[in-house]
Amino acid sequence: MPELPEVETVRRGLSPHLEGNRIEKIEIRRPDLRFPFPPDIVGELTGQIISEVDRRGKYLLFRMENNSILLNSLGMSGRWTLTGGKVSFTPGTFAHGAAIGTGDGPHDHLVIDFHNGLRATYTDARRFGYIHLIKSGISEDEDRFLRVLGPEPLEPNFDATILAQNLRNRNSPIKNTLLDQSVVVGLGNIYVNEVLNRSGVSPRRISSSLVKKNGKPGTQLELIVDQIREVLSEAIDAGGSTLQDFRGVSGDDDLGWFPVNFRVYGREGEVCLKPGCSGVVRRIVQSNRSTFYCARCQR
DNA sequence: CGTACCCCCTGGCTGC
DNA sequence: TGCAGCCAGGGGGTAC
Repeated sequence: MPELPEVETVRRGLSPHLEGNRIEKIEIRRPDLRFPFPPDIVGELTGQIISEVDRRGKYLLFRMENNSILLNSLGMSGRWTLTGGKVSFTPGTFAHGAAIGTGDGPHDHLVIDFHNGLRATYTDARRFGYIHLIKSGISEDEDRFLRVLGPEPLEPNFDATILAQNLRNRNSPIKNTLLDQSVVVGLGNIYVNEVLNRSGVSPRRISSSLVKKNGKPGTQLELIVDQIREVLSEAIDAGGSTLQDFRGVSGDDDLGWFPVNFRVYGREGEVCLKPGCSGVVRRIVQSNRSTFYCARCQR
């Protein structure tokens, strides 16, 4: 579920509480999520101090002082809850949230207890998420999950030229290609719809048609790059403010689902909210996933 | 290499 | 109220 802004919001919520904190105990409540838990995770991480809570694309990276990394994909329904000490909250909780994870719920699969009494619980009803361990001494470039990722859209090294390179030989619709994390990381099924609407580009457009014959980005591709940055940044800002409101509160499942005003997503049959447009939002299916767009202003 | 499909799993909502 | 059917924010694996 979570796309880049949601994962970033979770990261920001966890980081001040976990960084510098020592892991006293790790408990695994079932053998697997999407994949089996790494067999040596308990031995490898017990006693370690978390030096940084980082993010790459939609992955959370818990960097340890011994340079090993706990990688976590939230899948569709994964979330973290902090309890104990002075805090009790779930950063970036999602709309379909079940009970807050205290470590005893039916979907509380991983529980980490820290030196200072804090407990971090990973909850994931659908179990599409997973936990992966990058051992100390293994380079991130060699890791099977990290090495295939495309550029970070909010970093300076992402621009229309890079994207054009990644799209020039792509023969599938732009909506599908932008969801491919090897092309650019972070976009999911909500924000990709919003980006294309704001850019005025049809989700059905063949990706390579947005690249000029000389390999340079066309005007519409430049717009897409601008809108990727803008949509993701706005959503992060919205998530940040929501998180502040959520701090210290518990049990409200509606908070944390960011108050972004979607112009097309989930709005089939309603009027397109692009300023000046009076089109109607359509829903189509691409690669078995819903696409929302306005055929009037997206070409 | 690129692309198309299938699948993993639970829960919420809608309509009968 | 029960239940079937459909839908959901991701993405790995495999076959072509």
